[in-house]
Amino acid sequence: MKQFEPSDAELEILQLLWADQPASVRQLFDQIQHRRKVSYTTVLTVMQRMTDKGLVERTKEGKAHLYRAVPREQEVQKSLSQRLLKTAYKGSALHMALHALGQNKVSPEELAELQQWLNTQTSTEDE
Amino acid sequence: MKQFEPSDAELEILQLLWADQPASVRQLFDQIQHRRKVSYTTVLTVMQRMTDKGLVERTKEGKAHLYRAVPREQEVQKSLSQRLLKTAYKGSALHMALHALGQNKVSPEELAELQQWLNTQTSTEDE
DNA sequence: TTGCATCTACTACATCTGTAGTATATGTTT
DNA sequence: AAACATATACTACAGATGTAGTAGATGCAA
Repeated sequence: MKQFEPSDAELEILQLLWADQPASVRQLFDQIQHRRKVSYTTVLTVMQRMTDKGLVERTKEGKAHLYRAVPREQEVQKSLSQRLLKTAYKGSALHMALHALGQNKVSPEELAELQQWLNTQTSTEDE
Repeated sequence: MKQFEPSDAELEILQLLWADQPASVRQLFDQIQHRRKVSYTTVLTVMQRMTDKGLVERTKEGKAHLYRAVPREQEVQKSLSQRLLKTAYKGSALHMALHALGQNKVSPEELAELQQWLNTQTSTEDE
């Protein structure tokens, strides 16, 4: 299975696309500009590189291009977390999970979800 | 709090140091060489850069240097997981935790630990 | 003490990444 | 159609990273 490991700038773009696809460079630029100072052509360059890498696809719409993310959000999350799991946690999923959970307040709803997951696991283990 | 975000090669070194400190470049090189083809001076260069960055400290022992990791393993793990949490998971600790747990078999002991953690969380929430 | 083994320092270089400028193409407006 | 706004393509460059070679320092062995 292909691994998608975008850089920071690329991941930022992908996040925007996952939220609202397709999008032009102009639209992406407008959103990013609200957060930090950046040039239009910087965003454009990133998009062009992402196209080359197969991270996004584009179609011509009039004068401009419209871009779509190629990988799904979960795919990228999995690639990146798997990488971290192996390189930083030596494969210890539990430690990584506890670190993730430990650094953010986790809502009761989320705790419930986690409990549910745990239940499915333990019941499977029992049989 | 200082953030430690070592590169891949640097993290590999840190892992070795955390397992067995202090260590000379030679010792580190020997271990790495078993895994992949690499030159002694490559490892040396990485160590020198890590020293400049403050990722390791060294003392002269005879002709060579002995290195020690500066950050503790958990510090680095936290820095890296926090980064991933923010950039890839938009802060959703639960999703990240589930991905970590989902891609490895988690032992019953680990599940129990997780259950324990959950219990502490839910009991705190209740009060 | 002289040479050998080996360690470090320094330099180099390709690739990736973030950044942005310049030139050119293209659609739109008058 | 000419001018204008704007989009893309191409180029450039600095810093980080992974990689490794060369030269010189150093400790030890004969």
